Amino acid sequence: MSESIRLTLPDGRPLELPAGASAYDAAAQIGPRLAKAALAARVDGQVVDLRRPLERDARIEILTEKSADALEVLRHSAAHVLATAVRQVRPDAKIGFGPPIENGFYYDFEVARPFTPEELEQIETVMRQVAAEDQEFERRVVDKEDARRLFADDPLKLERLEELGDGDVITVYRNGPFLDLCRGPHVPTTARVQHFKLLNTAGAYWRGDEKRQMLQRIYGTAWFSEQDLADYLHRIEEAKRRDHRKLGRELDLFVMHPYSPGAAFWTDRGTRIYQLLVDWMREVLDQNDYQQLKTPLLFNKGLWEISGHWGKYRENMFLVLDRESEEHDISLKPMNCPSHHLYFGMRKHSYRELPVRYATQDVLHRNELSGALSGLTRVRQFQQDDAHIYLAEDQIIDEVRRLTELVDYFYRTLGLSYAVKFGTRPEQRIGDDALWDTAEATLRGALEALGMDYEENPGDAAFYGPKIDFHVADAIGRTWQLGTIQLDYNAPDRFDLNFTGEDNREHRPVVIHRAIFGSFERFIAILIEHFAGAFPLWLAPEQVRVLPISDDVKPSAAELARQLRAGGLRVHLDDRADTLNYRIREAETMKVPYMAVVGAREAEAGTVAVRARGAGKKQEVVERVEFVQRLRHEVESKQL
RNA sequence: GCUGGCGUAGCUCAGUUGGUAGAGCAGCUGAUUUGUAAUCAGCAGGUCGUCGGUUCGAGUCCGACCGCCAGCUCCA
Repeated sequence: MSESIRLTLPDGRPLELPAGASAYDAAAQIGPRLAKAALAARVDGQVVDLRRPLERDARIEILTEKSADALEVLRHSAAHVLATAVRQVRPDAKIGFGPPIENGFYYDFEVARPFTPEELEQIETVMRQVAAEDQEFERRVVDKEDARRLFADDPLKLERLEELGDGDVITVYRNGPFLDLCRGPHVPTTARVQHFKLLNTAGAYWRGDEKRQMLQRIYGTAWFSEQDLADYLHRIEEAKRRDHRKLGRELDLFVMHPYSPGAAFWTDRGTRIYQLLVDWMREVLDQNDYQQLKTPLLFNKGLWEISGHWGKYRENMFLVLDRESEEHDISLKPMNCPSHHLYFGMRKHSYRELPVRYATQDVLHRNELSGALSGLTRVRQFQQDDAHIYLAEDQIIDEVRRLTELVDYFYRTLGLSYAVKFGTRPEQRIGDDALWDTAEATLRGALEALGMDYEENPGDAAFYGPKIDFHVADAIGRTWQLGTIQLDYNAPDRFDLNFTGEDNREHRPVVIHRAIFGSFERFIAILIEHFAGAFPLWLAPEQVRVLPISDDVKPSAAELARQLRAGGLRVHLDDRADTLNYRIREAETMKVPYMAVVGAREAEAGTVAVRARGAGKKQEVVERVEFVQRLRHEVESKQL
């Protein structure tokens, strides 16, 4: 009713404008530089178009390039620019969704034939034209009838439209020739979309449903400056350089063969590293009251019926033919949980024993879809550092604290930084709300008691209980979920697990599932990428053993290796001299402790490479000291 | 599994409109003795992922299968 509205700026200052003025007017009031830099605005917490008329009193913040929200707006607008260009190159394209995503944006199209790489370049060129034309993003509110007419040729948009309720405000955005059903907001004009690049195309199911048709998705990235764009593209390159699949081969850690997709051959070097991690884990578990078990690898379907896996999950298991029943009613185990539960149930337990902790590192198999396989991060055969802890409810908080400390110990020792995520009750779950209240409060209590920073992930828990996940960041900022601590109220019921309480009655324990490395395979992959191949060179300088080799001996590489071995060192004669040289330099720049000082000059200078002459070739001789010794050293020095 | 791309020597890659396979590095042999990304010469190494088709002739074209890569779905 009033003729003017009263805005409150972020610093608390008031600003009065005539009703119907826009955030742009507000910015102009504040200063011409702000008006020029303005991209969008946040009004009472909601991000809106700069030119959107303001109708009532509100808190207002002008968003410029410096605001994180503005980047999302830019990327969403970039998606529209992309669609504008695609419509020009392929007028038959039906439009799906085009949201901003982390680091960029995409847009889905339904087209008669997929886009080719050449077309992608062409589309990018057209996008630059669209940007140069400085088309204004116009917002318009329409009713459903209008919208149906406007998108009569876009079946995907119509489908979306019909899902909107009567109360929903339907908005469309137009820039130049392109019209989209879209909630917005957008930057003022297409000219703001300057620093972008189309990256790749891929198929994507309409609405993420594999039963629906597959659309063609175009991915791109967009930034506020050419420098940001260049930095991002550089990060992608860096990731490729650190890829564990590439480094795994170069450093001779593992190889794969088409006859066993999704399973690794670990080389001698790789096996040592694998085994060192296994041994380290076993030692620490010994000190932490774990029982370390080996359990069967094959189980009759009866077990999977109890656990609930024989239903839908069966297709993910490798089934084995039983020649007597002539049925595929045996399976390679895809996880250790049920075998631990069986084992627990095979004998009686007193409350005095609790918590009972079982750890197993058996080989597991999961029949992953062929298209999902990827290096060591998604495999069909792997080992988990798996443990299950059976305890009474009042022991949970203490146990979770112990577990978090254990996870922290392992990650910290390796120099991995991590983020903690707390997954709370999902839509589909078992157990009543009271149970979940208690379970979540218990886990949260443990996190708070430890003073840990954590992020809440609503709805991310397993259906049987809340969980804490540990995400590790690699050297270029990608994060990977490795460790997990999950409360399970379901399994004890299914497996009818009991313990005898102080009252001489049977009680149901709670189970905690936990893993620290996740799978050894994936963990090693992350280590390789995190340390960018300096991985095999982690050795504390004081552990380096110096064996003087006089200059005038000039032995062949093989001979030098023989001498070093005779001197009690583990020696690896490496045939990839150039690669290793490179890695060693990198280790230096990354300030990673390195190793292998051999020869009088090296001892003096503290350099790394070992050069020997053999058969007219330079070769590197690399000493390998047991990884576990280094870990012990780390642990001991930190505990002093 | 789905969509697209890819598969040539141990590795990284060339291979023009279909005309009996090339380079660098690594390897081997010898020469060189110059200390931290590349000394010289010679040699060897490939059923061009597999199978089938078109053709006088296929690494090149077509099909099926296998595998790898990106993404989707999945990761209980």
